[in-house]
Amino acid sequence: MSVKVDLTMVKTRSTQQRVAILQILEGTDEFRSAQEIHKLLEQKKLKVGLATVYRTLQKMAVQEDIDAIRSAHGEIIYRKCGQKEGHHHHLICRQCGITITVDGPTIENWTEKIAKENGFREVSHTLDIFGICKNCYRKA
Amino acid sequence: MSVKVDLTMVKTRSTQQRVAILQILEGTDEFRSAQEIHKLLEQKKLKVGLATVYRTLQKMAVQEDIDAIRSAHGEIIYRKCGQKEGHHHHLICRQCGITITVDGPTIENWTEKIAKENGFREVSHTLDIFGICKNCYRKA
DNA sequence: AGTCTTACTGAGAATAGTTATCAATAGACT
DNA sequence: AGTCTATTGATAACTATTCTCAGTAAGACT
Repeated sequence: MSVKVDLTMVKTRSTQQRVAILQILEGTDEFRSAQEIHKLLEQKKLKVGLATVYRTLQKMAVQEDIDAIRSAHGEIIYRKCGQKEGHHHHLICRQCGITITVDGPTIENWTEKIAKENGFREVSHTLDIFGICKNCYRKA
Repeated sequence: MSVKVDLTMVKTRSTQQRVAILQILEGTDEFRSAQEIHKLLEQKKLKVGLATVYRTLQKMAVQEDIDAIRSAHGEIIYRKCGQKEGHHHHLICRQCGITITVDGPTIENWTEKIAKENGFREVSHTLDIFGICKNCYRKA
């Protein structure tokens, strides 16, 4: 129930594996799971250990190089966000997984305010909205 | 990657276990995981198998007796529908983990609006705010 | 109340996704 | 080139969940 966060400031080395994983992410707008990325690397004849893929993605997500969300099926899926400008959120269909990106200036302001009121600094937040999209609702 | 849904119309029996689980859910506004509910039942000296807790919650969710969402940590968490006016969020210190509960009517309305605009239904969301609390900031 | 049908239960095995371990490797700095 | 240490890979361990299957108990029907 608790979140472990490593606050140690460590230098990130640019390794072949890290570059390869980043290339995969930059080749698509879709969310990809660690397992998927591992398979895609295999197809490109690049041997990168599964654990390395997990570790690298996790680190990238912490350093905010990429977005990470939890799919309805329980996997963590990752995506390189093109639009780095402005923090944004996701509207995700529980059924088919289709994802819509939405800006949230309202939320930014609100979270900032709440945090300040409670004496918190260096604020960040995560917000995802889940629902059933039009298509899936029609099918059901 | 696909979701199996059993469409067979089966009669649901009212067992001691099912009643016990429902009571736990009715005793709170919070989302609870299967594991948590299992522990709470143990504390009440009610011996209900873990598998039964999982099965029952899953079934209740399908029959729409309760809400089910996936937490950021990967667990499926459940809540008895109806009392939406209990939903709130957490302000968490990255350093010491202290957690402050905050209401968010602003957020509720905003997420509802965004979802509707995009044709989504059965909306739920997750939001956590992270920062460094007063105490930890002073120490650093 | 007795009996029958079958949904439900519990304990543990099996599975999926992810994280931890640890010796070996390889960036990057002098 | 040599040193330091972040990173890697193979695999074990872990967590959350589902499956299996023999035994149990709702609930319907005498």
